[in-house]
Amino acid sequence: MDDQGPRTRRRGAELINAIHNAVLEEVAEVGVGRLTMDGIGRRAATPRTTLYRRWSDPTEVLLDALLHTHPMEEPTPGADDLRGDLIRSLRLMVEWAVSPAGRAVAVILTDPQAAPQMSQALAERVFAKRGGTFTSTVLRHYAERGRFPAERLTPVVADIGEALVTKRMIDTGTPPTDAELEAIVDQAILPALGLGAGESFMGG
Amino acid sequence: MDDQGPRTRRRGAELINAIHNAVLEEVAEVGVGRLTMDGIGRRAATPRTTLYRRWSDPTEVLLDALLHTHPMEEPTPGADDLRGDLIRSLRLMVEWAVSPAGRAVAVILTDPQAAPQMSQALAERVFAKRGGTFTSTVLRHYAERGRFPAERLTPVVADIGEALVTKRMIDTGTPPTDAELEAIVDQAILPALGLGAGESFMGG
DNA sequence: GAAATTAGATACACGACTGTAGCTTACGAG
DNA sequence: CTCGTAAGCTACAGTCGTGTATCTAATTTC
Repeated sequence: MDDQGPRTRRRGAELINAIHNAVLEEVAEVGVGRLTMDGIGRRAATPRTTLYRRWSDPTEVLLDALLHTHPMEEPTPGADDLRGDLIRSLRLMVEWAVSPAGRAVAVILTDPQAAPQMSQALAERVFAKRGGTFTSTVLRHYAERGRFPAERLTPVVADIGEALVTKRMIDTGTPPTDAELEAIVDQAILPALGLGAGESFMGG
Repeated sequence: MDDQGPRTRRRGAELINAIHNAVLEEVAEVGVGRLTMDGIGRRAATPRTTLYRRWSDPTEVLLDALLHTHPMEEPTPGADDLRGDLIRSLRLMVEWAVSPAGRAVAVILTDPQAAPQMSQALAERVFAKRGGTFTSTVLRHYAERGRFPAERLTPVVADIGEALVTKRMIDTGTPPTDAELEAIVDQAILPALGLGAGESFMGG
């Protein structure tokens, strides 16, 4: 009831971090459309004037926050386990998607106004600028080792996992469970690679 | 400079249609967050007072517009042509998605604030309330006729087409071409059904 | 410790959107 | 033709966000 004694005045990095967190939370909650300096300032408990000293408008703050976000972790294919690595890479995607940065990016990518400037800035840094990031890292790895026909790894196939995870999150509002991720891998990705399709299906 | 002669005063259905069109355009352009009575009124060329006589806030107008939208066309499986019917059903989805109503729905479904009340209203009418709507109608049809093992038609598999189309639209901002739809069917959906996977692949 | 920074607290005029109220006038019904 | 309904037109006070301008006081730097 009294952390008003150690009332310290935040400066530099500490303050900026607080602001970055505030924008990400704010945009995930109210959307890009309702993002305001006022709202950010309130959430970060700092006056608007402090914001204007550094940024000229809310989207600048948002962009800056995203640029200072840790880039997403990359899946690192390990043992000779395509199925396991695919599931892990999707789990990585889900974890990122539910993080503040992930939720912010989702909101931005689907905002009809924000698209132009932002998407580009996002692509450059938040997503490592290589091709797809989650399953395709894994898929390329195993394609190179001949675990499935390389010509199967088309752009469409590389998107299947992410597309299904995304759709499920839009539909239900919650991230897929591990069981659902397994279903995606077993029922959609692996068959598209020509693997595990006909035979070992769910033991049914 | 003189279509001010036939200045007619719109009434009833004509006026309401104009307003419905206006909301849909407006929301697709500015997003749910920036939807205002003022903006709707401006676009429909009617004073705000007229809007307030019928609706209490912008989202009410939007909901009403969506309820008066024609429900999406249903794919009707025709000849014995699974592949062709799948492609047609996805084309139907794309057509709907680029329509004013489709664009509005997309914006609403991905808006962090609109989700609760709206999604439900949407599900009830805009989407025919049966399960999936586009590919799954087709898939059920052919599953019942034994064209592929019925147990393959899992929720995940029923979502593959729509998920990939959605992802492509988010990524590129434009709807997929027919060639891309074919690729989705050939490389993702059919293999997941256990069809056309190993053999007839792209003639490669 | 003194000086330079810079966060924090006002305050303000401006603009946009909100609801509401009131009038005027086109339109449709009888 | 007359009358009732409802569209179209202001106008207005209230709220919220915007930028900017001061002023203060806490922290860092030397």
